[in-house]
Amino acid sequence: MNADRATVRDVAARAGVSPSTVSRVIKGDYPVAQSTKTRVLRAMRELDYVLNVHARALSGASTKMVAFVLDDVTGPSFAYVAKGVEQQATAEGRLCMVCATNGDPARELAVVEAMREQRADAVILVGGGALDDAYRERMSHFAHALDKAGSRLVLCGRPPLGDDVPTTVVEYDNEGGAFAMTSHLLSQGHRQIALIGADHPGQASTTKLDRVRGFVRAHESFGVAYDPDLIVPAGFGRADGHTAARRLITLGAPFTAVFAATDMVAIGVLAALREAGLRVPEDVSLAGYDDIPFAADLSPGLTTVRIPTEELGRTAVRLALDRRQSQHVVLGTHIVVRGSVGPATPR
Amino acid sequence: MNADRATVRDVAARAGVSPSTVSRVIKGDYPVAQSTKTRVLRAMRELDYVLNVHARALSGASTKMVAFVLDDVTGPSFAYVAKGVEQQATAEGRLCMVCATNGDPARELAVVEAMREQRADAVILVGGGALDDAYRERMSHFAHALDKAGSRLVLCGRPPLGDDVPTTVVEYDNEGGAFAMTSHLLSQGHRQIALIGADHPGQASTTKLDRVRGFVRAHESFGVAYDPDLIVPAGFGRADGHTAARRLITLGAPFTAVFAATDMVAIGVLAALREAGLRVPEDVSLAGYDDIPFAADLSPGLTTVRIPTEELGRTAVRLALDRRQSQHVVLGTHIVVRGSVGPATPR
DNA sequence: TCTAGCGTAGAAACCGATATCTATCGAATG
DNA sequence: CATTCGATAGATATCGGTTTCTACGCTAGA
Repeated sequence: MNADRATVRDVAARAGVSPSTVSRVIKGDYPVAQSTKTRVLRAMRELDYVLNVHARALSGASTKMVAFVLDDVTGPSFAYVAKGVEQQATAEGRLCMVCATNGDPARELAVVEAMREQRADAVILVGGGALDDAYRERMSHFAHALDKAGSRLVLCGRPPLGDDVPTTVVEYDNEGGAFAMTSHLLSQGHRQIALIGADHPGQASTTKLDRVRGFVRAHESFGVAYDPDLIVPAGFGRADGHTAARRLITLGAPFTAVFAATDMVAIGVLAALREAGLRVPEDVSLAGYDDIPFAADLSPGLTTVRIPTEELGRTAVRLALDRRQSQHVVLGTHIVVRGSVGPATPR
Repeated sequence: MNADRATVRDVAARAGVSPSTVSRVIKGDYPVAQSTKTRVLRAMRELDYVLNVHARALSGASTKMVAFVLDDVTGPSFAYVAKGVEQQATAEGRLCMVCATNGDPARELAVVEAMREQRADAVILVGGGALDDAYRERMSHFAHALDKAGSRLVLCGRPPLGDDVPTTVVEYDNEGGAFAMTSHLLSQGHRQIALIGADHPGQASTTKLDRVRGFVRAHESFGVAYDPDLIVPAGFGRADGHTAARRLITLGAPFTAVFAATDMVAIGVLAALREAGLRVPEDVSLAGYDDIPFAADLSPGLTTVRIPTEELGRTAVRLALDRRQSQHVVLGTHIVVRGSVGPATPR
């Protein structure tokens, strides 16, 4: 009743050769007489033979698998990183595993552990990532373990764990993008720019930190003082932006532009502004970050910072599988100007 | 230099027991003295032992893996199906593999073959799917092969292969959604409704077919004749909608409403209407299909058909892993009314 | 003619965990 | 006191390819 798939032994018997020979025909790296090869191939076809990757992996071969670990499969920009990963993995003859952690560090560690069990060729971690020491230490441990096993831990869009930790790091210039966008807003005459999506006091996220840093540096570079009250902590979702913007409006804060820390936040902000009867960009300018596909389809089109998502994913896989290359890469970001930012108008 | 991970044998040696005992401690289904268990666990920790899933799979255990095959990782609604799959797989203690086919049937077959090699517990195919006989036959073959191997082929949002083919089918009521939306438009007084995103003459897609069918049936049910020229073939992307709508406008077609076959198409149509100076919904009403997350954030909000994406994914995994349940499920769809559809106004 | 060398193929060990079959010890039962 | 049973643990075969190591037959060079 149960599954009895054909094995090399079955194929060998049918073709009248030894299992070794069948294996050699499959791999093709050893001379096999043409006539024998033909017989074996026919037997394989007739028996509908399918290789067992577990048996192969057990006898030493690579698993031809890369693992991709992210917060949330539905995150609009992560999907593009995933695409890059999948593409490059396919191009390099690898299959691709995906795990979502839902932002839970404990689950992330469990997932990485599972990937170790799977003997993945590479484990790619995307986005966020906690900053506390216990977590970093455990992650370093994994990096070393994977390295010792001939595998690789890749940090994609998150900061390095330290110089002595064997990882591959693929980042993008988060701070630079924030700097460029803030400069753009300042050059349009805005002097009261609200930044929505900074850190909450308790928890630190490097993504948020870097974006705030770029925001601050641009102000300094323009010799403009910024209002700390306009740097408001918020999550990275639509609802977060909506809530934060509404509170800002209710409080009567004096901003002429909003720099949302993500496009999703910007969408929430946009809704809040609309509800308050404020026009974009006539009354308030709005900028985002990420350049998600729909940024262009909002009205007005969202001026935002483009991050090279697909390339991030592709690079991560490429570097992980070819260790001869540099193992720390920072990809560039640039601003995309659409309609949501205009000259400052006093209110 | 090369990887030497600890094995059960190493752990056994260090704990002063036999490999069998270590294995029993790991599985926990066989009595082991508490003191022995403690020693083994300590040895495992000290050696940083990690189980080898391939060895385990080879000796008969399930691989605890489900595979998820889709067209394009970045498809806005597929991401949600993926989320459902990932969630349910995790809930059932499974890991999740993802492969993109980029709409290439040949690649899809290659991917399914790879999944057979991986001995996945279930292979879930999402979306589209060719309709020609050679393809269907090959897919049926896979279904039988997987079934014989104790695995399962799941068709998610695509039509069954036939009654004698052992598959699990999870669909949603595609035709019903199109019927409901068309009825909604008709009830708003629209009598010239353009349907953008029908089949191109050559290739048939059941998704498109069903949506057209619902469109037609609604007209019949209302006793309204439809203009075949207003049923225009198009792909399911933004650009497809944009191009098709622009051509329709240029030709001076007399529509008062557009039913876009997907929200992405609707977004493209919206852009084309804007470019032509047409207001939505004052001049032209616009409806979509899928209810992607951004549908609510367009202005006006897009009236569209909601499909239960996450549930689709969750159901697919659940049914595949528990074969006692019914193996053909059709989930419901319903329309979501926002601002993009208004009463018909003659032009 | 003898042997070295090449092309080809089989036998057997191995990868790491698990399952089955035995074996031992002590306690309980008749 | 002998026997059986339960709890525990070891030995060994096994899953399905891969990989030496060995060997055979034939041709080419000494």
